[in-house]
Amino acid sequence: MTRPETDPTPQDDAARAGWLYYVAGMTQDQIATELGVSRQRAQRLVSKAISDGLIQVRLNHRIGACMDLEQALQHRFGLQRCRVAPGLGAGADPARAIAVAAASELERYLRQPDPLTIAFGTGRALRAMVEQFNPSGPCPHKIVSLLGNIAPDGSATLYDVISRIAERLNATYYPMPVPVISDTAQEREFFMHLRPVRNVYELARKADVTFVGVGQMGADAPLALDGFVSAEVMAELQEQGATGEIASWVYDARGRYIDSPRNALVGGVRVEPGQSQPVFGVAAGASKIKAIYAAIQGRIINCLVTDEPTAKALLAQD
Amino acid sequence: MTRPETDPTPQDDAARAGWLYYVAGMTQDQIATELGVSRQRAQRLVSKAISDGLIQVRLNHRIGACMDLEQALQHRFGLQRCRVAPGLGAGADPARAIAVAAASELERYLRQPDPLTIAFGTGRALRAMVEQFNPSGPCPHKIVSLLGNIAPDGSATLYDVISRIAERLNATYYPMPVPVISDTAQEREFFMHLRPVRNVYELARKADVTFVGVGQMGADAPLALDGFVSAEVMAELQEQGATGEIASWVYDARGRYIDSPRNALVGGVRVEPGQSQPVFGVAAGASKIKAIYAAIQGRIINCLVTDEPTAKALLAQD
DNA sequence: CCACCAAGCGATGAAATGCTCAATCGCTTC
DNA sequence: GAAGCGATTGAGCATTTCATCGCTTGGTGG
Repeated sequence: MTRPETDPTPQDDAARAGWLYYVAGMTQDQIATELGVSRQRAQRLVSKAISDGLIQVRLNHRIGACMDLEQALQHRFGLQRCRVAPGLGAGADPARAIAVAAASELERYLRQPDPLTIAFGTGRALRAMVEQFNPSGPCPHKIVSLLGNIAPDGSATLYDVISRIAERLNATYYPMPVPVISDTAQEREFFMHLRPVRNVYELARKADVTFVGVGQMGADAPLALDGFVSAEVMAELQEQGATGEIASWVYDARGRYIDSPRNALVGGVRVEPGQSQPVFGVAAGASKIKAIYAAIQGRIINCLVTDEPTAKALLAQD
Repeated sequence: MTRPETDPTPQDDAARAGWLYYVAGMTQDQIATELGVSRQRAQRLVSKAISDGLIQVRLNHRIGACMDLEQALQHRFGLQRCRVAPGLGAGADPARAIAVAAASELERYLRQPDPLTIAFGTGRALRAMVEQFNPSGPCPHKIVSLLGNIAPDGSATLYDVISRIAERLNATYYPMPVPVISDTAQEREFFMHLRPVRNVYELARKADVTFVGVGQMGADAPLALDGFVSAEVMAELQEQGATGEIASWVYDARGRYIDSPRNALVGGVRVEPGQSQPVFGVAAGASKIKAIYAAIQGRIINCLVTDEPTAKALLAQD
């Protein structure tokens, strides 16, 4: 044999210490004894092994991939928070997938002892969220709606979220008794000047935390499906660059609200870009990718709950 | 266990906690706050993540001493490949130590784009290996078992490796539906002449790469522990010079398969000596030294994954 | 040859972790 | 409906780990 032993090498010790610590599960002074060094030195070796990247930890679970995506999204887009739920596979409703994750985000705020104002938009995703969340304990918070609850035909709008939440929480809640979209500017003005409306409006505008769905444009747009926008107006909006919609306010591919007579008729609060309070976008699905991307770019939302395929697609946007 | 329903999260929480702890480097009460649970619960989740094997640790550094041993073993015994993992210290299961190294060898082949046939034996070491490997990307390979999967009591054998691998890879796999050891030569003949069995047999025999464990003889022999061989037969075999066993085929101290009625009843493929395709022996531990040494001498295996103490002991054999 | 500087070392105290135990909760059974 | 049983929980405590500090050592330049 050439050499009976290679020198007690520099970084080898660190690797060995890290191995004994993480794989063998030894305690640091066991390692110290094993290697014949002091405890402190063993501790330094272990920490060196980590900082030098000698030790790689991975999570052998689907959730692991999701959490990697969360970190990537947070970092890439500067989001305050991000949750990625495992995908349900093709064919399933993506809203189901993200409902639980969204609910747990909501619960984080509901658990707070100090009274908060929590504002909600509407939509399938939020509706799925409220089906999933579990009220626990008393609720000192105010539940506020971001948008009107009067549909064009006078019915309560589909996917009304807020009353469901408030009902299950037993909390005071503030719906917004205005048309989702008024017929005329005068009508909108009239409603928006009513004192109770102004009150709710102010509450919602200053909410401590906001949850919204994200709507895409096109024939399958929620706005179109629910009859708020005719096919002609939709086409017109898209010509103007409309890419998505949050609380019925339409924005372009860079997340800037577009300057359209249509937007001027929307009742309720427009979520302003660049807020410091958390604004959660709760949305997933292939058709929504561009709309979500734009909303993030424009800083309309600063927190995101989505599913795995959507997260991957967002990261793949250039 | 596949879970089509993602709604309630049983072990997902453990995964999440483990990720936050090991990957994000959070402290346990930060995790507790994050997940909205008590500090103790967070600690329990993290420890569950470890005990469930959700956390995978890899050493990204070849320790010099181990590399020296690898080279020495390769040179001395003319091995195609050799990997030596650092020892875990006395008392620990050596299979754990070599699992990661073995997994990374396996992954080298799985990454190959062209379809390969990969054959597997059974045993604790291989089982530990499959727990550690990480499937990545699609798998065009064929996963074949070297030996039968029918135990004497009719149950699926302990330490079944192949189904686990295939399950995680989503690859087509070929178990061998014959008894590990038949009661009579006639029974063996019957099984081995079945067409599907012949098919699997031929696949395994010509595998592009093979992974096997190495069993020792004696009271602590895997064959004895799993009830394939009674104490009397074991004693008899040892009198005939039996030193080790690969895929249930028993060989002597020089690695030559012994000519025993017992060997004639083994179902499945006998790994032939002197193959040009790689045959990996994955084994470590003081009790296995002679068996490994013999298998190498007889050229039954031509690649080795073992741990440091075992490697040293092998080199110390005369 | 000495003074100085940098790097590494061990020690101490504070924080974090993991373990045990008693109490509770939920479920089954009588 | 009550009692029993097992699993789960939270609290306290012992252990382990981590960060900061002053000291020693070894090397360098004057």
